[in-house]
Amino acid sequence: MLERGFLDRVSDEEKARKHLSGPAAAGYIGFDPTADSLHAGSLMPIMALAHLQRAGGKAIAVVGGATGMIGDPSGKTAMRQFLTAADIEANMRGISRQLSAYLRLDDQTGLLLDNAAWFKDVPCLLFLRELGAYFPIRMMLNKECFRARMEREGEGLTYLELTYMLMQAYDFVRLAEERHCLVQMGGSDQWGNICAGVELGRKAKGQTLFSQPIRHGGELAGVTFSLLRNAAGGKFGKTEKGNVWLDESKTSAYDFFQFWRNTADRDLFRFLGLFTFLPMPEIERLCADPAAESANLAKEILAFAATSLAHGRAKALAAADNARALFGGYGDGFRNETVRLGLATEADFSGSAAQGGDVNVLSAGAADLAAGKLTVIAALAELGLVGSKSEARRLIRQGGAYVGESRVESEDATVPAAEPGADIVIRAGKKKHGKIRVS
RNA sequence: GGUGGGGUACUCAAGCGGUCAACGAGGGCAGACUGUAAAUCUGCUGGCAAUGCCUACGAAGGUUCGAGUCCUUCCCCCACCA
Repeated sequence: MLERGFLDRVSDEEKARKHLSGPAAAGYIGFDPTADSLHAGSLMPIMALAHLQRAGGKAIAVVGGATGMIGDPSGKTAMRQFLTAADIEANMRGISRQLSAYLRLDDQTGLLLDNAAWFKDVPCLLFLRELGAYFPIRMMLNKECFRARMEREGEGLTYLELTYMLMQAYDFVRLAEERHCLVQMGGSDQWGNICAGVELGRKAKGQTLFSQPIRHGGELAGVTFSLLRNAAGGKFGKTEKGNVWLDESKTSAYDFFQFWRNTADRDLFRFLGLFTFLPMPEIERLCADPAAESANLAKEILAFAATSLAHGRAKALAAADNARALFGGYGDGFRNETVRLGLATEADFSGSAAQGGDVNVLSAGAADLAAGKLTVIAALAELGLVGSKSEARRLIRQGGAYVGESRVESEDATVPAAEPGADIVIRAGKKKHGKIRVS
């Protein structure tokens, strides 16, 4: 089931396979509340849980209310900034809401837990006595995640950060005992932390930790996902506008759709497997023909499916409509395919245009436009198509700004007059669009 | 606490007291070419009421006509010693 291209390393394949199949299958992934929204980079673990749940397993998402107070040093070049307890709580709310869009959190097959639940009452001394003894310093320092930090000139590592590993390791053991969850998954940067949990389980087996007997310790297995890079080798989940967030107020449904729509050919097959629930044979069929037309259709399908999951079908449809209006679509293929694949129904297409999937819109009075009061520079900036007015000037100078179909030639250009009710499309580069709605 | 080495823009990194909004590389953006793809070539890459002004080289003061560059104090990081 998880052969969709998720896997990178597995600590013990036999155990992992066993614990992830059958009716008792269960797996967990931790999410630290470092921001109030998850982003596209977190989608891989989320989808892993979602796939697990769909396959009949128990999916456990652990939000790190406790570990978030410490900060994970893995993969970081410097110590993370501290978050206040209030921030963490707010972040956890946002993250939980987003997870619930992907997972059915019914407390049976889908659980959302907070590790503060079991850490908040553990006294410091007990923590040190019971857990600390299981972690030889030499072993810890030899782990890649710490060694990298130690060896790097100008950077260090603190005692605080070392404890992060103990906490995550204990999370795993705890879940094994309480929820019979014997597999932990995570991004490849989590390998060290996950293995620490496996090792802790093995060593503590037959003992007790915080008065709880450890019985399943020897059974733990860890799985990490391959590091997702886009075909260009860059970080996944970034666009010209920055991070792609799951929160609609940070990344609109339209931008989210476009993010997926712009997937490189080389990534297409993999992304369809990772980020949609389409059956593999269908995905293979979609990607069978490398010609432009079918590749673009497949990208539309990917974008639509991914946006539906994050924001709902109505918004995804609206985003698709808007994108097709701006870029031109590819005939009925999209409609036929989505219906065929069960991503949408005929009724979805016959309904009136849904709200929420539009590009950014700025309204302007017809009289002001006629008077030449709105400069193109101001409009670009207001719409968020450029980061500053200076950037807007550069854009115009380089010939990347368009109003309607015509290139803006002068930095002093104004948005032309139009009838009330009209939409003027304004464009920065090829892909960033905004609309000015005339009132 | 002692000694030495550091803190420069998104990241890495250079920077004889003036010519430094700051070399170079990466990243990013734009243009050409294309399929809203990739590869390639070229240009741009602090802000603004823009041939000028403002803000920025860890923080605050000082020297100087002039400081990222010199001095003082402070903060932080690293290495070794204690």
